[in-house]
Amino acid sequence: MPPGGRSFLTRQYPCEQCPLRALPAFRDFEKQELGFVSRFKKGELGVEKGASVLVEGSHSAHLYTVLSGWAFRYKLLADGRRQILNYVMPGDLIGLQASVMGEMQHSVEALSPMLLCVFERDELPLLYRQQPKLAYDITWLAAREEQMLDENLLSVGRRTALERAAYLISFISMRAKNVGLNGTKPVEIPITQQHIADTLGLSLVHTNKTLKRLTERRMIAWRDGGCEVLDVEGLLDTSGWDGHKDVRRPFV
Amino acid sequence: MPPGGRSFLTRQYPCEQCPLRALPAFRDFEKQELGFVSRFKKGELGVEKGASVLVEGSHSAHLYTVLSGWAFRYKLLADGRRQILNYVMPGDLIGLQASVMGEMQHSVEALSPMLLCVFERDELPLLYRQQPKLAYDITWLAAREEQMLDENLLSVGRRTALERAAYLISFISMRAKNVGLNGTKPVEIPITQQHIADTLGLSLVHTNKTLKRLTERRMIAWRDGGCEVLDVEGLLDTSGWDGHKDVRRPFV
DNA sequence: CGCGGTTTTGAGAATCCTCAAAACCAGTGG
DNA sequence: CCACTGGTTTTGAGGATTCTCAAAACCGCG
Repeated sequence: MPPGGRSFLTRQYPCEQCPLRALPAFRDFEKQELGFVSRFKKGELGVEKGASVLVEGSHSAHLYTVLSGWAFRYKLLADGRRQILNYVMPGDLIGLQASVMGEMQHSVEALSPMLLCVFERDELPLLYRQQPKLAYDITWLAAREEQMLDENLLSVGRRTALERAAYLISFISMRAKNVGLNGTKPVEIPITQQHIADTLGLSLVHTNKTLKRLTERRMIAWRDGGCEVLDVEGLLDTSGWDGHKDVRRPFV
Repeated sequence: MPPGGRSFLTRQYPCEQCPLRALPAFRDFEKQELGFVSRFKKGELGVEKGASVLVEGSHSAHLYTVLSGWAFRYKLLADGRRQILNYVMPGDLIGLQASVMGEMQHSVEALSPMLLCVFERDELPLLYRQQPKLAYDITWLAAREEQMLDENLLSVGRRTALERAAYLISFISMRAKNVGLNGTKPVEIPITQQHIADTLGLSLVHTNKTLKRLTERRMIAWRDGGCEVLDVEGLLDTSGWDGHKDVRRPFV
C-alpha cells in the first residue's frame, strides 16, 4: 500500500484493451510483448487527487505506468521549500529510480484522480532478460525524462519569468494534447498557481503577476482551479521555444 | 569524426585492463560481459580541452564512455544564453539520448583533454538482446543522470545563490573524488567562474561575489584557472545538502 | 453564512542584473 | 626580457527583477 492514503485496487483493463494503446501517440505492441506485459501487470491502483503516490526516501516495491490522471514529481528542502521537477501524464512510468537504484529521491503527488498499472520491482530483471525490446523502451522513457529535465533546467536557469511561464504552460499543454487528455477541447491543466511557482522557481506573488500578463494577452485563462490554454502558438512565441517534435513513443 | 575538431583515434586500453575497473567505485564485470564489451568497443577517441564532443541537433552514430578527463553538458537559447546541465566524468556515458531517441538535444564540451571509449549506436539493440545485465546497467546510468538533474533543478530553482554555489562545488568534488580524479590530493575542478555561473543560473558578476564569500570562509580557493576544494564538509553544511551515498555503480 | 484554499493587489526590501572598468595572469612575439 | 594580447577575475554602482509581508477579494463547499 502506498503512503499518503486514499487508494484502491482494481483489475478493470486487460492490457489487450488498454485505452492508451488506441492513441496514435504510442507505438504498437507485438502479441508476444502484450502477453508478457499482461503477466507483468499485477493490477490497477487508484489514487485520489492530492494523494502521495511515492515519497522520497522510500524503497517502493512497485513500479507504475499511468493509465489516467495527472501528477507531479517534486523534491523538498529541509525548510519546506519545494521544487516541482516535472509533471506526470498517461503513459509515463513512475518509480523507475527506486526500482533501479534502490531508493526514491523524489516524491510524486496526484493532481487529479489517477489510475495506475502496478508492476513488481523485482520482476524488472526478468523483463530485461526476456524482453529486450521492452527493456529498450524503458531506457527510451528514461532518456526522454532526462530530456524534459534538461529543458526545464534551461528554463529555470536562463529564461526570464515571462518566458518561463509561457514555456511551462505550452510544454504541459502539448504533452497533454499528445496523450489525448481533455480530448480535442482546449487543454485544462489541473494545477494552482502555487504549483506553477514551485516549478518555475519563483515566488507565488511574482508568479501571479507574471501569469496576469499572459492572461491579458489572452494566451491563458484561469477557470475553476486550473489553467486553460487559449493560444499555444502565442505561448511558444513568447517563450522562444521550438516545441517538441512528437515522435511515436513507447510505453510499458 | 565528431564536430569541434581537434581529436584523434587510438586503441591503447583493452577492456581487460580498463583503468576504471580498478577503482572501487565501479562494479566488476563477469568474463563473458567483458568479452562482449570488448567487441562492442570500437576504439578510443581523444579530444582536446575546449573541443565539442557532441552538438545539439546532431544525429551522432556513436556512444561514448569517458575513460579520463572532464566535460560538461549544456544547452543554449537562441540569443546565446547558456545553461550547463551537468558535468561529465570518468565512467559516465555520453550520447545515450541520441542513440535511443535519434537526436541530441544538448551539447557536450571537454573541460580537459579526454579519452573516450567509442561504441556504435547501431549495436545498442544487440547489447539489449544479448546482455540483459548490461542493458540494465545502462538504464541504471540513465536513472542516475536523472537523479542528478533532479537535484540540480532543485538547487537552481529553490536554493539561494550561496547555497547553490556550495552545493555545486561539493557535488562535483564528491563525484570527482569517487572516481579517483586528482588521486587523494584536494580536488581541483578545471572550470572558470563563467561555467559556475552558467550552471547556477546566475550572472558572472554575482557568481564572483558569491564565490568570494566561500573563499573568505576558506572552503575553496582559485588556482591557475580552476577551483580547489578545501573544505567539503563546510560546503555541504552551507548548502544544506546531505551528500550522496556512494553505492558501487556500474559502467559500460 | 462561514470557512479554507486560492487568487489578486500593494509596497518596501533584498537579491540579482547589467554596464563599465580595472586588475591579474599566462602565453606570444618582438 | 618586455610589451602586448586575450581570457579570466575582481570591484563599483545604479537599476531591474524578484522577494517577503500583509491584506483584501474571490469562490466552492458544508
